[in-house]
Amino acid sequence: MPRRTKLVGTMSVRLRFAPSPTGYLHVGGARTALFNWLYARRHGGVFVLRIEDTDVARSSDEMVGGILEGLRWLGLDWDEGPEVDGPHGPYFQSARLDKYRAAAEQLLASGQAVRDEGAIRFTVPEGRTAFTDIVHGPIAFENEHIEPFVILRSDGHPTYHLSVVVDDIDMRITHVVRGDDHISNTPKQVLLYEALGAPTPAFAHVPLIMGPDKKRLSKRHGATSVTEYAKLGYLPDAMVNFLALLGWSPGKGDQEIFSRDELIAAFTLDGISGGNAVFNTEKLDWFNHHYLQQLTDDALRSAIEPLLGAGTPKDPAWWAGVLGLLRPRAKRLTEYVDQLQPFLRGPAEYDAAAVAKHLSAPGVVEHLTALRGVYEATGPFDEATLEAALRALAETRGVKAGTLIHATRIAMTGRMVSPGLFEMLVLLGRPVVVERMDGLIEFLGRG
RNA sequence: GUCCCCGUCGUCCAGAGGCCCAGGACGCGGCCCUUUCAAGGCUGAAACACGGGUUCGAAUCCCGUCGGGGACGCCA
Repeated sequence: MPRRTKLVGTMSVRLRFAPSPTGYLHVGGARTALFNWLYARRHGGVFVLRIEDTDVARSSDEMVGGILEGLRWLGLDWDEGPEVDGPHGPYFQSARLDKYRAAAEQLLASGQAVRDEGAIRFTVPEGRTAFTDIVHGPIAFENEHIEPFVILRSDGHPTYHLSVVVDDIDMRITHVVRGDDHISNTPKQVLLYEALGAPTPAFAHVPLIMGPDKKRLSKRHGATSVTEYAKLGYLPDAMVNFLALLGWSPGKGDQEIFSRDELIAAFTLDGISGGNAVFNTEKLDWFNHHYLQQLTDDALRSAIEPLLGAGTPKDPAWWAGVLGLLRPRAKRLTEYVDQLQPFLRGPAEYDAAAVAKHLSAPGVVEHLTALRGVYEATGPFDEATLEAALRALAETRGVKAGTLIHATRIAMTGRMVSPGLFEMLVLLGRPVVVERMDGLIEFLGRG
């Protein structure tokens, strides 16, 4: 990915996405990462990726890999972090333990923390703690509601509050953009910044993503990780566009489709809305359909081919024809795989409902046999000729054209639905069409 | 239980006192196209949670109620 040029005259902002590798990259995390990334790119700043793996028992290298994979799939590149490193590393908290211990010792020495059964606990001062949230406005907590909290566990590992603050200070983070669920953690952290003598960053707490039942999005709602969406046949551009508009709006205009560059140009933190947002798969599908349409034949083909399995090498003209028919019909990459089947091989079986509905009338076999003859002999083998011939045959045999059309569709695909029949016949070619007519006639004869 | 956040069509958003008998998108209904399914075109239904204020005037400001969500760990 090309590096973007820094905006001249813009104060350098530094943002970070700091996932805990205790799970896959879920869509909520993905959106948080996206907002951080967009803001950093918008202002020519730096996007840091930091892995919060201080909970050794629950963290794993595998999960780290999954998170990086998810971010890469979305196209969210980080300027500092795992694999690229940077001037404020290391970027794994497990490799920064000495920094947290030093900070804890400092607070102990200054009387702002006390030992408690081997752990170190922060002493919450009296008063109230307030901060201004870019999304929510002024927020204040009475300190009496904040319990003295552990900052360093008895095993020497820091707790979340200490490690984030120490790292955000050390990494010069200017804007903390994270989930809403951290609002009530924020006063603790503000207190820590003050105790450590560091300025607080700007905070922007983005509302959570909910399932259709308004409950926090979880496994039982279906796919929740970006990797799963990749497998389901969604395009990264569609996911990015969808996620960007889930809880954020440019405020002006009716535009829904945004390229990455347009998102970067339009993104603002105060455009984030304050309420939770329901993850609406149907809208995601709509975006996906749109971006699928934008793909060139080549791009679409190389996205589909890996899903098709072993060798189906066909020439570009064949792909162009097939994709042309399938494009308006597919919302996900995976749907192409299914809808492509009739173009790759004859029907393995005939859908029972289709047979019952369209092939049960008396005389079908005779009609089909006559039609087979038409397909074999009529030339040239193009849409207009074939359609005219079929309609003429229907006329002479006293049946509706639809009867012959439906029957042919079943012969070609085994199914009740398909792309336009005559376009499909031309792509299949005369020999295949005749062969599949024979197949159905034989099947009906047996039945 | 305590504290915090939020409350506009089913869903996502627009709306920062008069431009709003509330606008866009997804979804849904109808019509057109049509050989099926889509796509596409046209069109329709659909919301300011409730109650008090403030104001000449409130979806927009204030208070309360109700509702939803989140946090209260030696998890992050």
